[in-house]
Amino acid sequence: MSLKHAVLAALLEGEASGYDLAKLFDAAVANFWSATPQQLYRELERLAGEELISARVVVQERRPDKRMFTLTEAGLAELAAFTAEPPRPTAVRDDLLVKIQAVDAGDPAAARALVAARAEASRQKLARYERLRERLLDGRDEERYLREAERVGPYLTLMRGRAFEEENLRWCARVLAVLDERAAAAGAERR
Amino acid sequence: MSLKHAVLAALLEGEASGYDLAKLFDAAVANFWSATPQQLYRELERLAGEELISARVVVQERRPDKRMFTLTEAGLAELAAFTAEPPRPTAVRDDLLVKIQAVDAGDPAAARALVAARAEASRQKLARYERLRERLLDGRDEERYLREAERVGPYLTLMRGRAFEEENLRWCARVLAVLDERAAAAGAERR
DNA sequence: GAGGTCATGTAACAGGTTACATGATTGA
DNA sequence: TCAATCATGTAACCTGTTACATGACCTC
Repeated sequence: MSLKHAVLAALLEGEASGYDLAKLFDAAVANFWSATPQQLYRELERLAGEELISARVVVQERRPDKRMFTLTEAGLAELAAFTAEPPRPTAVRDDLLVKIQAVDAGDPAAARALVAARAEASRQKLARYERLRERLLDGRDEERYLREAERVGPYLTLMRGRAFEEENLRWCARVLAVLDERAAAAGAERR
Repeated sequence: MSLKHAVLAALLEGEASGYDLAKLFDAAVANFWSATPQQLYRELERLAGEELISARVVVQERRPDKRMFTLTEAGLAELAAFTAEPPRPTAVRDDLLVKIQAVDAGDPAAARALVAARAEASRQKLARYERLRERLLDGRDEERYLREAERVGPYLTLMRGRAFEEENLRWCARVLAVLDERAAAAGAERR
């Protein structure tokens, strides 16, 4: 029900094509909402039908034509109303945690490798977030930015994403340590 | 695709009814996998069909009959294999963050209240996690537990859940501070 | 006597995922 | 010349959500 609003919120950044949104959802929006390109194209159709966004076709010569979408007045109003409604509960789905939950009945060595890979992925996400942050701050320090900037929403959600990945990293390190110690203990016992 | 494995992993705790699982998913599993009771009943049907779990009917006198489910050998093997497969990317869907992303175009005062409510919800979740942790540790200290316990999976995922809620709490506090300062600044300007 | 717990389920619908298709352009 | 990027879409399928139904028991 609220991919709808995630898309409207993304369009606050300005006019965008479906393709643009797909990239944005992959990069910046992903820490709080995930969607595939197919979902976005379908949702854009719907939103245009409801006249919450308007579409205009940009004819291009060396690329396929594209449709650029903009928030309408009605879309902006819908989004504003949405910010005041009680949120539905957060849904998390983390496959790796299911694996860790079952690690004792499974393959701890293999799981160890998956956790190490996750840590590396988190490191790269953090680096991306850091670049995004620099771009948002644009030379200002954080305090000044938060006082003066026109929009703080994207910065605040970015902070949440960053904290999430930092926490991920710490957790991965801890899990690796625990698994290693248990593997060593099990090895010693067999001798 | 892996509600399936979340259910199998939950059954590592021992025999359970659909109703038991619904409670478990609401309490302990919720930090990394969410599912409604209806999903669970449907999934249990399927898993029993695949013979990854076995069902036995317990006739009760003063309550409706219930079906208790247990992992089969095949189910355990499926779960073990699953722990070694690469995880699919984490999907997060947090309605509140969508609202905060759009807060500048919306209603900051109303959003502020939603953030405060989220903070309170996090505090309660943390208290529940803490009780769960005490029950798992059962008097032992953490280090000893992690070295000696038969299963560490549930503890490790609980740690992740706890860290998530602590981070949530810190983030909420920060957002409240930022929104308040901006509200004060906007008020001063109007005078 | 009202509301919560135990215990399961059906049906209808909304939302999300996967596979496939197109086809030119640009950079390594 | 190979892969990636730009740009969109259809179709089929799987997953998840919501509303409703049943009915006895227990606690306030």
